[in-house]
Amino acid sequence: MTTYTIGELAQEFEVTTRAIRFYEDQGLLSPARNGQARVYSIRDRVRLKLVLRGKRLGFSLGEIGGMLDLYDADPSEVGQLQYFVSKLDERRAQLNQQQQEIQINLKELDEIEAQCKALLVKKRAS
Amino acid sequence: MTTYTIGELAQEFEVTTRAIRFYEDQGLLSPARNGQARVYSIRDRVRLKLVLRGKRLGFSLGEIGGMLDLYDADPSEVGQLQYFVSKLDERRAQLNQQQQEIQINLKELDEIEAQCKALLVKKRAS
DNA sequence: GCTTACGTTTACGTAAACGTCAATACTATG
DNA sequence: CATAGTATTGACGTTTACGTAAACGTAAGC
Repeated sequence: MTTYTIGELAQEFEVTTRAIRFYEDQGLLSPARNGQARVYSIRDRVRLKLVLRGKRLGFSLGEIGGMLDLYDADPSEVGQLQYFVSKLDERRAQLNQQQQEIQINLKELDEIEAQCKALLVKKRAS
Repeated sequence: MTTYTIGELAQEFEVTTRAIRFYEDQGLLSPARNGQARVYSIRDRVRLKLVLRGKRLGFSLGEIGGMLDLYDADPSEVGQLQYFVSKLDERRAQLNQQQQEIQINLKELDEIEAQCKALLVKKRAS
């Protein structure tokens, strides 16, 4: 049975051991123990991978926890999948929203910059 | 001479008085006093406006402070304007960067959603 | 048996931008 | 004069995701 130490996982996924322990504190992982040392199974590794993917996608650790819990309760069942897809859609909506805000910001930046440049031209003329 | 109370400015710009005092703590504002009450001049109002605009554009209070300081030292001078434009360009680069990251996230979302939906189809078939 | 590497727990620190009291003061008004 | 409304300072609380330090345990290698 393949297992991993905390250091191995930290290296592989390029996170600190502190972070991994923190995820455990937050209930996202629950590795076995050998004495007091943590022993991670393949399943734990998958969970960590999912946690990190969720983070990349911009979900909070709380949201990720919720998704993992459902995944446990209802592994690859239809209800779970549908819920999951709805979460993805939510996130997509957020991202689209952010895109728009950024567009607006860029426009305002352009306007201000234009004003500045106009002033600069005036200065040079005077 | 027109002046404003903290409450008036708070209402006008839809921020809390706490926020305005916080900006003062951070050295972005320095209203006069009538006894212990703050008295804001037109110039203070302009500065507050600039602070809020800077925030909308995504600058930190620290950055905003720096820009205001330069503006004071060198009001509407060429050097100041050029520096300002360079700041705007920096910010524009940041925003473009964010756009790209969001695009990448959206793509990954699409892929995962496609996988989920494929699974759902399979489930329905079985 | 000592060093080195890796692991453990506990707990406080960090950044940003305020929110939320608490206790107090000043001003206007009925 | 009592009350209401607005203001003040000071200080601790909030959120998120860890960083950092202290003090100690454990196992391998020489």
